Amino acid sequence: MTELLWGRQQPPSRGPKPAMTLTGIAEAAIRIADAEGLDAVSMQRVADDLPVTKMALYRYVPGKTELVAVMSDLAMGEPPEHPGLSWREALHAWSIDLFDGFNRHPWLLLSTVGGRPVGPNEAAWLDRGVQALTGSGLNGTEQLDSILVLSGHVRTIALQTATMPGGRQGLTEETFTAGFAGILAAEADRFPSLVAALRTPSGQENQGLEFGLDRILDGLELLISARQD
Amino acid sequence: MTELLWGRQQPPSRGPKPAMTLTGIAEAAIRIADAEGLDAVSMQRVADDLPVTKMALYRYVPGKTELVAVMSDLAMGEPPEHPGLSWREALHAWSIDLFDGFNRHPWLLLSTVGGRPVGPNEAAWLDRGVQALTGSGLNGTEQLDSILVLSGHVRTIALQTATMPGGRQGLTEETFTAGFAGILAAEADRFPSLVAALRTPSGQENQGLEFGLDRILDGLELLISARQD
DNA sequence: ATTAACTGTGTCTGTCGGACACAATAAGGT
DNA sequence: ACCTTATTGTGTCCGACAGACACAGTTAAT
Repeated sequence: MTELLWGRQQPPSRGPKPAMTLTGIAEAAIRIADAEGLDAVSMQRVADDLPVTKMALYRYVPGKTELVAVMSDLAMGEPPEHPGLSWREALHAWSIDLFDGFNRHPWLLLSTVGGRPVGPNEAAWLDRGVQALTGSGLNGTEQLDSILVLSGHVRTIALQTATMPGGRQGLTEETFTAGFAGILAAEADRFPSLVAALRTPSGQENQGLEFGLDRILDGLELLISARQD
Repeated sequence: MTELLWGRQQPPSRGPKPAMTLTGIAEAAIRIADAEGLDAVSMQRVADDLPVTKMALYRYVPGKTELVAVMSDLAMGEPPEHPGLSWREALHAWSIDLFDGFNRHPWLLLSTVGGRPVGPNEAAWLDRGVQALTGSGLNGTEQLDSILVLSGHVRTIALQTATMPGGRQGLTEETFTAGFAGILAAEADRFPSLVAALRTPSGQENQGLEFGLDRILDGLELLISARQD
Protein backbone atom coordinates (compact mmCIF):
# COMPACT_ATOMS: atom_id res chain seq x y z
CA MET A 1 0.00 0.00 0.00
CA THR A 2 2.76 2.41 0.91
CA GLU A 3 4.58 1.37 -2.26
CA LEU A 4 1.48 2.15 -4.27
CA LEU A 5 1.14 5.61 -2.79
CA TRP A 6 4.74 6.45 -3.40
CA GLY A 7 4.81 5.00 -6.91
CA ARG A 8 7.40 2.48 -5.90
CA GLN A 9 6.86 -0.38 -8.28
CA GLN A 10 9.09 -1.35 -11.12
CA PRO A 11 7.26 -1.69 -14.44
CA PRO A 12 6.95 -5.26 -15.65
CA SER A 13 9.19 -6.33 -18.50
CA ARG A 14 6.91 -8.74 -20.30
CA GLY A 15 3.27 -8.79 -21.14
CA PRO A 16 0.88 -6.42 -22.92
CA LYS A 17 1.27 -2.70 -22.53
CA PRO A 18 -0.95 -1.44 -19.75
CA ALA A 19 -3.79 0.60 -21.18
CA MET A 20 -4.12 2.74 -18.09
CA THR A 21 -2.03 4.30 -15.35
CA LEU A 22 -2.62 4.37 -11.63
CA THR A 23 -2.86 8.14 -11.60
CA GLY A 24 -5.21 8.03 -14.55
CA ILE A 25 -7.52 5.78 -12.59
CA ALA A 26 -7.19 7.96 -9.51
CA GLU A 27 -7.97 11.08 -11.55
CA ALA A 28 -11.13 9.49 -12.89
CA ALA A 29 -12.13 8.60 -9.36
CA ILE A 30 -11.42 12.16 -8.25
CA ARG A 31 -13.62 13.53 -11.00
CA ILE A 32 -16.47 11.33 -9.85
CA ALA A 33 -16.01 12.22 -6.21
CA ASP A 34 -15.88 15.92 -6.99
CA ALA A 35 -19.03 15.77 -9.05
CA GLU A 36 -21.15 13.25 -7.19
CA GLY A 37 -19.56 12.65 -3.82
CA LEU A 38 -17.41 9.90 -2.43
CA ASP A 39 -20.26 7.42 -2.25
CA ALA A 40 -20.59 7.56 -6.02
CA VAL A 41 -17.05 6.24 -6.39
CA SER A 42 -17.43 2.53 -6.93
CA MET A 43 -15.12 0.27 -8.86
CA GLN A 44 -17.82 -0.19 -11.44
CA ARG A 45 -18.42 3.53 -11.81
CA VAL A 46 -14.72 4.32 -12.17
CA ALA A 47 -14.32 1.53 -14.68
CA ASP A 48 -17.28 2.74 -16.73
CA ASP A 49 -15.77 6.19 -16.99
CA LEU A 50 -12.44 5.08 -18.37
CA PRO A 51 -13.98 2.97 -19.98
CA VAL A 52 -12.85 -0.48 -19.01
CA THR A 53 -14.08 -3.46 -17.06
CA LYS A 54 -14.35 -3.28 -13.33
CA MET A 55 -11.91 -6.10 -12.80
CA ALA A 56 -9.29 -4.46 -14.94
CA LEU A 57 -8.81 -1.88 -12.19
CA TYR A 58 -7.64 -4.59 -9.85
CA ARG A 59 -4.54 -4.96 -12.01
CA TYR A 60 -3.49 -1.52 -10.86
CA VAL A 61 -4.87 -1.33 -7.37
CA PRO A 62 -5.33 -4.10 -4.80
CA GLY A 63 -8.70 -2.87 -3.58
CA LYS A 64 -10.94 0.08 -3.11
CA THR A 65 -9.26 1.13 0.13
CA GLU A 66 -6.01 1.61 -1.73
CA LEU A 67 -7.69 3.47 -4.57
CA VAL A 68 -9.23 5.90 -2.13
CA ALA A 69 -5.87 6.40 -0.46
CA VAL A 70 -4.19 7.13 -3.78
CA MET A 71 -6.88 9.49 -4.98
CA SER A 72 -6.87 11.27 -1.63
CA ASP A 73 -3.17 11.93 -1.67
CA LEU A 74 -3.35 12.98 -5.30
CA ALA A 75 -6.25 15.36 -4.72
CA MET A 76 -4.52 16.93 -1.75
CA GLY A 77 -1.77 18.04 -4.10
CA GLU A 78 1.39 19.79 -3.08
CA PRO A 79 1.20 22.60 -0.55
CA PRO A 80 1.56 26.08 -2.07
CA GLU A 81 4.72 27.99 -1.32
CA HIS A 82 4.74 31.17 0.72
CA PRO A 83 8.33 32.35 1.05
CA GLY A 84 9.41 35.07 3.40
CA LEU A 85 6.72 34.82 6.03
CA SER A 86 7.02 34.72 9.79
CA TRP A 87 6.18 31.42 11.43
CA ARG A 88 2.77 32.76 12.37
CA GLU A 89 1.97 34.10 8.94
CA ALA A 90 3.25 30.91 7.36
CA LEU A 91 1.09 28.69 9.57
CA HIS A 92 -1.91 30.88 8.93
CA ALA A 93 -1.39 30.66 5.19
CA TRP A 94 -0.81 26.92 5.50
CA SER A 95 -4.10 26.51 7.30
CA ILE A 96 -6.00 28.57 4.75
CA ASP A 97 -4.43 26.55 1.95
CA LEU A 98 -5.50 23.35 3.64
CA PHE A 99 -8.98 24.73 4.11
CA ASP A 100 -9.13 25.61 0.43
CA GLY A 101 -8.06 22.10 -0.43
CA PHE A 102 -10.85 20.63 1.65
CA ASN A 103 -13.30 22.95 -0.04
CA ARG A 104 -12.05 22.01 -3.47
CA HIS A 105 -12.47 18.32 -2.68
CA PRO A 106 -14.96 18.04 0.19
CA TRP A 107 -14.89 14.25 0.07
CA LEU A 108 -11.34 14.44 1.41
CA LEU A 109 -12.95 15.14 4.76
CA LEU A 110 -14.49 11.69 4.63
CA SER A 111 -11.77 9.74 2.88
CA THR A 112 -8.99 10.86 5.17
CA VAL A 113 -10.69 9.86 8.40
CA GLY A 114 -8.94 7.20 10.37
CA GLY A 115 -5.41 5.97 10.25
CA ARG A 116 -4.02 5.51 6.81
CA PRO A 117 -0.60 5.37 5.18
CA VAL A 118 0.94 8.75 4.58
CA GLY A 119 1.41 9.55 0.91
CA PRO A 120 3.99 11.85 -0.66
CA ASN A 121 1.69 14.86 -0.85
CA GLU A 122 0.52 14.50 2.71
CA ALA A 123 4.15 14.20 3.74
CA ALA A 124 4.86 17.40 1.84
CA TRP A 125 2.08 19.19 3.69
CA LEU A 126 3.38 17.95 7.00
CA ASP A 127 6.88 18.99 6.06
CA ARG A 128 5.80 22.46 5.03
CA GLY A 129 3.89 22.93 8.25
CA VAL A 130 6.73 21.77 10.44
CA GLN A 131 9.12 23.86 8.41
CA ALA A 132 7.40 27.02 9.60
CA LEU A 133 8.24 26.10 13.16
CA THR A 134 11.90 25.16 12.79
CA GLY A 135 13.96 27.53 14.81
CA SER A 136 11.00 28.49 16.95
CA GLY A 137 12.40 26.83 20.02
CA LEU A 138 9.84 24.05 19.95
CA ASN A 139 11.12 20.50 19.75
CA GLY A 140 10.07 18.13 17.01
CA THR A 141 7.17 16.60 18.86
CA GLU A 142 5.82 20.01 19.75
CA GLN A 143 6.14 21.11 16.14
CA LEU A 144 4.18 18.10 14.96
CA ASP A 145 1.59 18.52 17.67
CA SER A 146 1.18 22.15 16.70
CA ILE A 147 0.38 21.51 13.08
CA LEU A 148 -1.84 18.65 14.20
CA VAL A 149 -3.90 21.10 16.21
CA LEU A 150 -4.11 23.43 13.24
CA SER A 151 -5.03 20.75 10.74
CA GLY A 152 -7.60 19.37 13.15
CA HIS A 153 -9.23 22.73 13.46
CA VAL A 154 -9.24 23.27 9.71
CA ARG A 155 -10.87 19.87 9.30
CA THR A 156 -13.49 20.68 11.88
CA ILE A 157 -14.50 23.94 10.27
CA ALA A 158 -14.35 22.55 6.75
CA LEU A 159 -16.64 19.73 7.83
CA GLN A 160 -19.11 22.26 9.18
CA THR A 161 -19.17 24.51 6.18
CA ALA A 162 -18.58 22.07 3.34
CA THR A 163 -21.39 21.23 0.97
CA MET A 164 -20.93 17.81 -0.49
CA PRO A 165 -22.70 16.41 -3.51
CA GLY A 166 -23.50 13.36 -1.44
CA GLY A 167 -25.40 15.51 1.04
CA ARG A 168 -24.48 16.00 4.69
CA GLN A 169 -23.70 19.35 6.13
CA GLY A 170 -22.65 21.04 9.34
CA LEU A 171 -24.53 22.14 12.40
CA THR A 172 -25.25 25.73 11.59
CA GLU A 173 -27.09 25.05 8.34
CA GLU A 174 -29.62 22.46 7.26
CA THR A 175 -29.47 20.59 10.52
CA PHE A 176 -30.71 23.56 12.41
CA THR A 177 -33.68 24.20 10.25
CA ALA A 178 -34.64 20.53 10.07
CA GLY A 179 -36.78 20.61 13.15
CA PHE A 180 -33.90 21.10 15.52
CA ALA A 181 -34.71 24.73 16.16
CA GLY A 182 -38.24 23.81 17.10
CA ILE A 183 -37.23 21.01 19.41
CA LEU A 184 -34.59 23.12 21.04
CA ALA A 185 -37.13 25.83 21.68
CA ALA A 186 -39.48 23.28 23.20
CA GLU A 187 -36.78 22.00 25.53
CA ALA A 188 -35.07 25.31 26.07
CA ASP A 189 -34.98 24.80 29.82
CA ARG A 190 -32.81 21.72 29.44
CA PHE A 191 -30.16 23.61 27.48
CA PRO A 192 -30.23 27.17 28.73
CA SER A 193 -26.64 28.05 27.86
CA LEU A 194 -26.85 26.57 24.39
CA VAL A 195 -30.10 28.38 23.62
CA ALA A 196 -28.66 31.62 24.85
CA ALA A 197 -25.51 31.19 22.79
CA LEU A 198 -27.50 30.41 19.66
CA ARG A 199 -29.42 33.63 20.03
CA THR A 200 -26.36 35.62 19.05
CA PRO A 201 -26.46 36.49 15.35
CA SER A 202 -23.81 34.47 13.61
CA GLY A 203 -20.88 36.44 12.27
CA GLN A 204 -19.48 36.77 8.82
CA GLU A 205 -18.03 34.23 6.46
CA ASN A 206 -15.31 31.96 7.82
CA GLN A 207 -15.68 33.40 11.28
CA GLY A 208 -15.28 30.00 12.89
CA LEU A 209 -12.12 29.29 10.97
CA GLU A 210 -10.42 32.55 11.78
CA PHE A 211 -11.56 32.55 15.38
CA GLY A 212 -9.99 29.18 16.06
CA LEU A 213 -6.86 29.97 14.12
CA ASP A 214 -6.37 33.17 16.10
CA ARG A 215 -6.78 31.35 19.40
CA ILE A 216 -4.43 28.52 18.47
CA LEU A 217 -1.80 30.81 17.01
CA ASP A 218 -2.07 33.08 20.03
CA GLY A 219 -1.49 30.09 22.26
CA LEU A 220 1.48 29.00 20.19
CA GLU A 221 2.93 32.47 20.24
CA LEU A 222 2.69 32.51 24.00
CA LEU A 223 4.67 29.29 24.22
CA ILE A 224 7.21 30.28 21.64
CA SER A 225 7.97 33.63 23.17
CA ALA A 226 8.33 31.92 26.53
CA ARG A 227 10.81 29.50 24.97
CA GLN A 228 12.87 32.18 23.36
CA ASP A 229 13.67 33.93 26.61
CA MET B 1 -35.11 11.81 11.97
CA THR B 2 -34.96 14.53 14.56
CA GLU B 3 -38.15 13.14 16.10
CA LEU B 4 -36.53 9.72 16.31
CA LEU B 5 -33.46 11.06 18.07
CA TRP B 6 -35.49 12.98 20.58
CA GLY B 7 -37.96 10.18 21.22
CA ARG B 8 -40.80 12.29 19.93
CA GLN B 9 -43.33 9.79 18.68
CA GLN B 10 -46.57 8.88 20.31
CA PRO B 11 -47.02 5.11 20.79
CA PRO B 12 -49.65 3.57 18.52
CA SER B 13 -52.95 2.61 20.06
CA ARG B 14 -53.82 -0.43 18.05
CA GLY B 15 -51.92 -3.39 16.73
CA PRO B 16 -49.65 -6.00 18.35
CA LYS B 17 -47.38 -5.02 21.21
CA PRO B 18 -43.94 -4.12 19.92
CA ALA B 19 -41.43 -6.74 20.94
CA MET B 20 -38.52 -4.31 20.95
CA THR B 21 -37.71 -0.71 21.71
CA LEU B 22 -35.67 1.77 19.73
CA THR B 23 -33.10 2.09 22.48
CA GLY B 24 -32.94 -1.67 22.79
CA ILE B 25 -32.04 -1.90 19.14
CA ALA B 26 -29.55 0.92 19.47
CA GLU B 27 -27.95 -0.75 22.48
CA ALA B 28 -27.52 -3.98 20.54
CA ALA B 29 -25.91 -2.02 17.73
CA ILE B 30 -23.61 -0.29 20.22
CA ARG B 31 -22.53 -3.62 21.64
CA ILE B 32 -21.62 -4.83 18.17
CA ALA B 33 -19.78 -1.63 17.30
CA ASP B 34 -17.85 -1.70 20.56
CA ALA B 35 -16.81 -5.29 20.06
CA GLU B 36 -16.25 -5.52 16.33
CA GLY B 37 -16.22 -2.01 14.95
CA LEU B 38 -18.72 0.08 13.11
CA ASP B 39 -18.39 -1.88 9.90
CA ALA B 40 -19.73 -4.95 11.68
CA VAL B 41 -22.98 -3.15 12.38
CA SER B 42 -25.33 -4.25 9.63
CA MET B 43 -29.06 -4.53 9.84
CA GLN B 44 -28.75 -8.28 9.56
CA ARG B 45 -26.17 -8.47 12.32
CA VAL B 46 -28.18 -6.32 14.71
CA ALA B 47 -31.31 -8.32 13.96
CA ASP B 48 -29.53 -11.61 14.58
CA ASP B 49 -28.41 -10.45 18.00
CA LEU B 50 -31.85 -9.52 19.24
CA PRO B 51 -32.92 -11.99 17.74
CA VAL B 52 -35.39 -10.94 15.13
CA THR B 53 -35.64 -10.59 11.38
CA LYS B 54 -33.74 -7.89 9.62
CA MET B 55 -36.88 -6.30 8.27
CA ALA B 56 -38.44 -6.05 11.70
CA LEU B 57 -35.94 -3.35 12.55
CA TYR B 58 -37.39 -1.13 9.89
CA ARG B 59 -40.54 -0.88 11.98
CA TYR B 60 -38.54 1.09 14.52
CA VAL B 61 -36.03 2.90 12.38
CA PRO B 62 -36.40 4.23 8.83
CA GLY B 63 -32.94 3.19 7.71
CA LYS B 64 -29.41 2.50 8.75
CA THR B 65 -28.43 6.16 8.73
CA GLU B 66 -30.99 6.85 11.40
CA LEU B 67 -29.96 3.85 13.46
CA VAL B 68 -26.37 5.04 13.46
CA ALA B 69 -27.50 8.49 14.50
CA VAL B 70 -29.52 7.12 17.38
CA MET B 71 -26.81 4.76 18.60
CA SER B 72 -24.24 7.55 18.33
CA ASP B 73 -26.20 9.95 20.46
CA LEU B 74 -26.98 7.19 22.93
CA ALA B 75 -23.37 6.09 23.21
CA MET B 76 -22.19 9.63 23.73
CA GLY B 77 -24.24 9.73 26.91
CA GLU B 78 -24.69 12.75 29.11
CA PRO B 79 -21.68 14.89 29.95
CA PRO B 80 -20.35 14.39 33.48
CA GLU B 81 -20.82 17.20 35.93
CA HIS B 82 -17.94 19.17 37.39
CA PRO B 83 -19.33 21.84 39.67
CA GLY B 84 -17.28 24.66 41.08
CA LEU B 85 -14.59 24.92 38.44
CA SER B 86 -13.23 27.97 36.68
CA TRP B 87 -14.08 28.28 33.02
CA ARG B 88 -10.66 26.99 32.11
CA GLU B 89 -10.77 24.02 34.43
CA ALA B 90 -14.29 23.25 33.32
CA LEU B 91 -13.39 23.29 29.64
CA HIS B 92 -10.34 21.15 30.32
CA ALA B 93 -12.43 18.60 32.18
CA TRP B 94 -15.05 18.75 29.43
CA SER B 95 -12.43 17.98 26.83
CA ILE B 96 -11.02 15.08 28.80
CA ASP B 97 -14.50 13.70 29.30
CA LEU B 98 -15.15 13.92 25.60
CA PHE B 99 -11.84 12.24 24.91
CA ASP B 100 -12.77 9.43 27.27
CA GLY B 101 -16.06 9.03 25.50
CA PHE B 102 -14.33 8.67 22.16
CA ASN B 103 -12.01 6.10 23.68
CA ARG B 104 -14.89 4.16 25.16
CA HIS B 105 -16.63 4.05 21.79
CA PRO B 106 -13.97 4.63 19.12
CA TRP B 107 -16.48 4.12 16.31
CA LEU B 108 -18.06 7.43 17.35
CA LEU B 109 -15.14 9.03 15.57
CA LEU B 110 -16.40 7.53 12.34
CA SER B 111 -20.14 7.69 12.87
CA THR B 112 -20.22 11.34 13.83
CA VAL B 113 -18.38 12.61 10.78
CA GLY B 114 -20.34 14.91 8.58
CA GLY B 115 -23.41 16.93 9.25
CA ARG B 116 -26.11 15.12 11.14
CA PRO B 117 -29.09 16.02 13.30
CA VAL B 118 -28.16 16.94 16.84
CA GLY B 119 -29.53 14.55 19.42
CA PRO B 120 -30.38 15.27 23.04
CA ASN B 121 -27.09 14.03 24.42
CA GLU B 122 -25.03 15.96 21.91
CA ALA B 123 -27.09 19.01 22.75
CA ALA B 124 -26.34 18.41 26.42
CA TRP B 125 -22.61 18.25 25.67
CA LEU B 126 -22.81 21.46 23.70
CA ASP B 127 -24.77 23.10 26.47
CA ARG B 128 -22.31 22.04 29.13
CA GLY B 129 -19.41 23.35 27.09
CA VAL B 130 -21.02 26.68 26.40
CA GLN B 131 -22.09 26.92 29.99
CA ALA B 132 -18.46 27.12 31.09
CA LEU B 133 -18.05 30.26 29.02
CA THR B 134 -21.15 32.17 30.06
CA GLY B 135 -20.08 35.33 31.76
CA SER B 136 -16.65 35.19 30.20
CA GLY B 137 -17.28 38.22 28.04
CA LEU B 138 -17.45 36.20 24.85
CA ASN B 139 -20.61 36.42 22.81
CA GLY B 140 -22.64 33.37 21.89
CA THR B 141 -20.97 32.75 18.57
CA GLU B 142 -17.56 32.99 20.15
CA GLN B 143 -18.60 30.59 22.87
CA LEU B 144 -19.78 28.06 20.30
CA ASP B 145 -16.70 28.54 18.20
CA SER B 146 -14.54 27.99 21.24
CA ILE B 147 -15.99 24.64 22.16
CA LEU B 148 -15.93 23.72 18.50
CA VAL B 149 -12.17 24.24 18.49
CA LEU B 150 -11.83 22.13 21.60
CA SER B 151 -14.03 19.31 20.38
CA GLY B 152 -12.24 19.35 17.05
CA HIS B 153 -8.91 18.95 18.76
CA VAL B 154 -10.18 16.15 20.97
CA ARG B 155 -11.48 14.38 17.87
CA THR B 156 -8.18 14.79 16.11
CA ILE B 157 -6.17 13.31 18.94
CA ALA B 158 -8.66 10.56 19.64
CA LEU B 159 -8.51 9.59 16.00
CA GLN B 160 -4.76 9.34 16.20
CA THR B 161 -4.58 7.28 19.34
CA ALA B 162 -7.75 5.21 19.10
CA THR B 163 -7.53 1.52 18.41
CA MET B 164 -10.62 0.29 16.69
CA PRO B 165 -11.70 -3.30 16.33
CA GLY B 166 -12.19 -2.64 12.65
CA GLY B 167 -8.54 -1.71 12.31
CA ARG B 168 -7.23 1.71 11.29
CA GLN B 169 -4.97 3.72 13.48
CA GLY B 170 -3.18 7.03 13.65
CA LEU B 171 0.03 8.33 12.21
CA THR B 172 2.44 7.72 15.03
CA GLU B 173 1.78 4.01 15.33
CA GLU B 174 1.29 1.22 12.80
CA THR B 175 1.38 3.54 9.86
CA PHE B 176 4.87 4.57 10.65
CA THR B 177 6.29 1.11 10.89
CA ALA B 178 4.44 -0.08 7.78
CA GLY B 179 7.20 0.91 5.41
CA PHE B 180 6.70 4.61 5.89
CA ALA B 181 9.80 5.01 8.01
CA GLY B 182 11.87 3.36 5.32
CA ILE B 183 10.44 5.43 2.51
CA LEU B 184 10.82 8.61 4.48
CA ALA B 185 14.44 7.79 5.14
CA ALA B 186 14.97 7.15 1.45
CA GLU B 187 13.46 10.49 0.51
CA ALA B 188 14.69 12.39 3.51
CA ASP B 189 15.94 15.24 1.35
CA ARG B 190 12.42 15.94 0.11
CA PHE B 191 11.08 16.37 3.63
CA PRO B 192 13.95 17.73 5.72
CA SER B 193 11.82 19.47 8.35
CA LEU B 194 9.53 16.51 8.81
CA VAL B 195 12.40 14.07 9.16
CA ALA B 196 14.09 16.32 11.66
CA ALA B 197 10.91 16.71 13.68
CA LEU B 198 10.31 12.97 13.74
CA ARG B 199 13.76 12.42 15.18
CA THR B 200 12.64 13.87 18.50
CA PRO B 201 11.71 11.09 20.89
CA SER B 202 7.96 11.18 21.35
CA GLY B 203 6.75 12.29 24.73
CA GLN B 204 4.57 10.62 27.27
CA GLU B 205 1.01 9.44 27.12
CA ASN B 206 -1.59 11.92 25.89
CA GLN B 207 1.06 14.49 25.14
CA GLY B 208 -0.66 15.54 21.95
CA LEU B 209 -3.97 16.01 23.70
CA GLU B 210 -2.63 18.11 26.53
CA PHE B 211 -0.35 20.13 24.30
CA GLY B 212 -3.20 21.24 22.08
CA LEU B 213 -5.54 21.85 24.99
CA ASP B 214 -2.96 24.05 26.66
CA ARG B 215 -2.44 26.10 23.50
CA ILE B 216 -6.13 26.53 22.82
CA LEU B 217 -6.98 27.38 26.40
CA ASP B 218 -4.06 29.79 26.54
CA GLY B 219 -5.37 31.48 23.44
CA LEU B 220 -8.85 31.66 24.89
CA GLU B 221 -7.54 33.05 28.15
CA LEU B 222 -5.75 35.78 26.24
CA LEU B 223 -8.96 36.80 24.53
CA ILE B 224 -11.08 36.57 27.65
CA SER B 225 -8.76 38.65 29.77
CA ALA B 226 -8.63 41.23 27.00
CA ARG B 227 -12.41 41.31 26.98
CA GLN B 228 -12.72 41.73 30.69
CA ASP B 229 -10.69 44.91 30.82
C1' DA C 1 9.62 -20.53 -32.19
C1' DT C 2 8.68 -21.29 -27.61
C1' DT C 3 7.95 -19.94 -23.13
C1' DA C 4 6.60 -17.15 -19.40
C1' DA C 5 4.68 -13.00 -17.66
C1' DC C 6 1.26 -9.83 -17.83
C1' DT C 7 -3.17 -7.63 -19.43
C1' DG C 8 -8.17 -6.99 -19.78
C1' DT C 9 -12.61 -9.74 -19.77
C1' DG C 10 -16.48 -12.60 -18.20
C1' DT C 11 -18.54 -15.18 -14.73
C1' DC C 12 -19.57 -16.05 -10.10
C1' DT C 13 -20.33 -15.48 -4.95
C1' DG C 14 -21.53 -13.32 -0.56
C1' DT C 15 -23.08 -9.22 1.74
C1' DC C 16 -25.31 -5.13 1.99
C1' DG C 17 -29.57 -1.78 2.38
C1' DG C 18 -34.09 -1.68 1.43
C1' DA C 19 -39.01 -2.40 -1.13
C1' DC C 20 -43.06 -4.98 -0.81
C1' DA C 21 -46.70 -8.25 0.19
C1' DC C 22 -48.48 -11.12 3.75
C1' DA C 23 -50.36 -13.34 7.99
C1' DA C 24 -50.85 -12.68 12.86
C1' DT C 25 -52.25 -9.53 16.58
C1' DA C 26 -54.59 -6.21 19.36
C1' DA C 27 -57.45 -2.39 20.17
C1' DG C 28 -61.77 0.73 18.94
C1' DG C 29 -66.34 1.29 17.49
C1' DT C 30 -70.72 -0.83 16.96
C1' DA D 1 -69.75 -10.33 20.98
C1' DC D 2 -68.45 -8.78 16.42
C1' DC D 3 -66.07 -6.55 12.81
C1' DT D 4 -62.93 -3.07 11.28
C1' DT D 5 -58.48 -1.09 11.23
C1' DA D 6 -53.87 -0.06 12.46
C1' DT D 7 -49.64 -2.18 13.54
C1' DT D 8 -46.46 -5.95 14.16
C1' DG D 9 -42.88 -9.40 12.63
C1' DT D 10 -41.81 -12.49 8.56
C1' DG D 11 -40.50 -14.10 3.91
C1' DT D 12 -39.24 -13.07 -0.58
C1' DC D 13 -37.19 -10.31 -3.85
C1' DC D 14 -34.11 -6.75 -6.04
C1' DG D 15 -30.08 -3.89 -7.39
C1' DA D 16 -25.49 -2.42 -6.06
C1' DC D 17 -21.37 -3.44 -4.13
C1' DA D 18 -16.35 -5.53 -3.39
C1' DG D 19 -13.82 -9.02 -4.76
C1' DA D 20 -12.26 -14.21 -6.27
C1' DC D 21 -11.12 -16.85 -10.12
C1' DA D 22 -10.41 -18.76 -14.63
C1' DC D 23 -9.49 -17.58 -19.29
C1' DA D 24 -7.89 -15.76 -23.77
C1' DG D 25 -5.09 -12.43 -25.95
C1' DT D 26 -0.51 -9.89 -25.97
C1' DT D 27 4.31 -8.93 -25.45
C1' DA D 28 9.18 -9.61 -24.35
C1' DA D 29 12.95 -12.69 -22.99
C1' DT D 30 15.02 -17.05 -24.17
